[in-house]
Amino acid sequence: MSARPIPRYQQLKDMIVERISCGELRPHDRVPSENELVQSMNVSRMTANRALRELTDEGYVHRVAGRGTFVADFRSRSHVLEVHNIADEITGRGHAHSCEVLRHSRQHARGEVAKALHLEQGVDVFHVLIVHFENAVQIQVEDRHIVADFAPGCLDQDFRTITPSAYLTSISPLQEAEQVVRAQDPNAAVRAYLQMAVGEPCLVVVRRTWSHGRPVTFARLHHPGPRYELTGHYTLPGTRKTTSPDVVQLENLQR
Amino acid sequence: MSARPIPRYQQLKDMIVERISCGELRPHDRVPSENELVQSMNVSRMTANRALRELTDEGYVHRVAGRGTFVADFRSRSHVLEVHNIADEITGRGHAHSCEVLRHSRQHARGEVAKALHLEQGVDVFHVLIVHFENAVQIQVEDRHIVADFAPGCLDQDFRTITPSAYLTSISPLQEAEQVVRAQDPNAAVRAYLQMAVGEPCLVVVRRTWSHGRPVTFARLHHPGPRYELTGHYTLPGTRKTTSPDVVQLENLQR
DNA sequence: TGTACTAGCCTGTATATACAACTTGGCGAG
DNA sequence: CTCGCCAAGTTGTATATACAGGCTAGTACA
Repeated sequence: MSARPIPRYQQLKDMIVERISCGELRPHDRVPSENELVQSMNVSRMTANRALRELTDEGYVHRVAGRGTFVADFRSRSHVLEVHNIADEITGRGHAHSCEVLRHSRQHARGEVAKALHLEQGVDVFHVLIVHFENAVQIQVEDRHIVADFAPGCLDQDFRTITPSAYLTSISPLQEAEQVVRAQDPNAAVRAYLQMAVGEPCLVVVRRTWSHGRPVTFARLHHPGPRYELTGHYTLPGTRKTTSPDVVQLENLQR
Repeated sequence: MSARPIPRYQQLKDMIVERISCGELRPHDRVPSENELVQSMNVSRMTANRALRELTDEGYVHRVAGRGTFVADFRSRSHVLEVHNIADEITGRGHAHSCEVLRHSRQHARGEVAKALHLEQGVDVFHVLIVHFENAVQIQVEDRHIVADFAPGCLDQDFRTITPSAYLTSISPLQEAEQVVRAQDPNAAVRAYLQMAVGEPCLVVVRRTWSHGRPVTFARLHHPGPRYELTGHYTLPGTRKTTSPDVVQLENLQR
C-alpha cells in the first residue's frame, strides 16, 4: 500500500529543480558540486553524480569538467518543449524582426480565456496583441493572455524589445506546454493585420503553457498560410549524430 | 587531438541499439540481463546498469524488475518522434478508421521525390495514395513514396488493414523525422478526395523519415482544415507528473 | 614583470559490493 | 491435485573507491 520511498538521487534532483524554479538559482549560477552534495546531503558521490548527470540530460544544468555545474540558460531548454520564440526564429534565419504592439492592458478573464487558464471569471489577466514582422512583412499576430499574479511586472515591459515569450521564460522556466495547430480562414481583423488577400488561409497555433504546475499563458498565434510554415526535426535521444544536416531543404520543396 | 575513447557504457548501448536496428532483436524480445552483460562483455554490473537504464530513458527498451529487459514496442517510441499513425490516432479517440487505397504501385523517382529521398532520378520507389476516413468522414489524403529497396515486400501489403506508417515501423525503427506543417488551399483532386467546399483550407503535413541514416519515405498528408487539427503536449523530461490530465479540453475551445 | 609549473578542485568513467523488492518456477506439504 | 512457500534470477538503489583528464589560481622561478 505504502509507496516506496523516493530515491535519494531523485530527492537531490527535486531539491535542485526546486531551487531553480523558485529563482534561488538563476541561469549561469553555480550548482553545488558533487563533493559539496556528498558533504551537505550525506550521500555518496555516485549518487550525487547520477542526480547531476540526469539533470544534464534533462536540460536543467550544464556541466564542465574542471569547472563545475551551472544552471542552464532557459533558452537552451526551450527547444525541448518545441516552444519557439518568434523573434529568435526570425533572427536565426538571418532576417530582421520587428513588431507593433497594438494592445497591452490589464483585463478581467472571461469565457474561454478564464477556462483555458483555470481561472474564475473576472480574475485579472494581462492581454497583449502584437503583430510581428519578418523583414517588414507581417508574419504573425500574437493574441496572448497572461495570468496577472504570475507576471506582476508585465505592464512595465516593452514588448518591442523583448517578446512576451522571452519575458515569460525569463521569469520562470516553462515546464509544460500544449498546443493545437489548425488551418483556418482568418476573420477580417486578422486578415487586415497580416495584409492577406481574401481566401488565403491562416496557420493558427493555439498554445497554453504551464509553470509551477499551473497554466500561466494562453496564446493564439495567426500566421499567413502562404508566408509561414512550422518545421520540426525529431531525433531519437541518445542516437549518435550520423545524418548530415542537409535537412532543411525540405522547406524549399512543395511550394 | 585524438578523441577520447568511447566509454564502455556507450559501447554497450551502441551494440544493443545496433542489434535492435538490424532486426536481430525484435520488439518484446529479451535483451541480455545486467549479469549476462557482466559475463559476456566483461564490464561491471554498474556499467551494464547505466547502459540499460539510459536505453530505457531513450525509449529503446523496457525494464521490469524481476523479469528482465525487453525491446520496446516501436509504437511506444513513435510519440517521441511526434510521428502519429493516423489509424491509431482515430481509434484512440474511440472512432472507426477505414480507408480507400487509390494507388499502390512501383514507380521511378522523379523530381522532388528523388530529391527528398536522396535518390538518383529513375530509381525505383513505391507510390501509395490513400484516403483515410474517421467514422466514414474523409480526414486525410496520404500521398506517400517509399524507397523500394528498403521495403521490398511493399506491394504485397494490404494497406486497408495496416497503414503504411505502421508497416514501415514494423520493418525497422524510425530514427529521425522531419516535418513541415502549413495551411494551404487544396488542388481540385485533393478537394474532391476530401469532399471539401471551395475556399476551405487544408492543413498539410510534409514528412520525411529516416532509418539507418538514410531517408526511406516521403509523405504529403492533406487534411481538411475544418475537420482536423494537430495537437501536441510537451513536458520537460524528468519532471514528476504534477499537472492533472484535464489537458485535452483545449481542443474544444476556439472552434 | 612575466612565464611556467603545480596543487587542488572538478567532472567523467569504471569497478566491486551490498541490500531491497519483484517475478517466476519448482518443490513440498496438505 | 492444489495451494503455499521458497530459491534463483532480475532490476533498483546506494556506497566506497579509484584513476584519468580538464580547469584555475597561486606559487616558484627566471
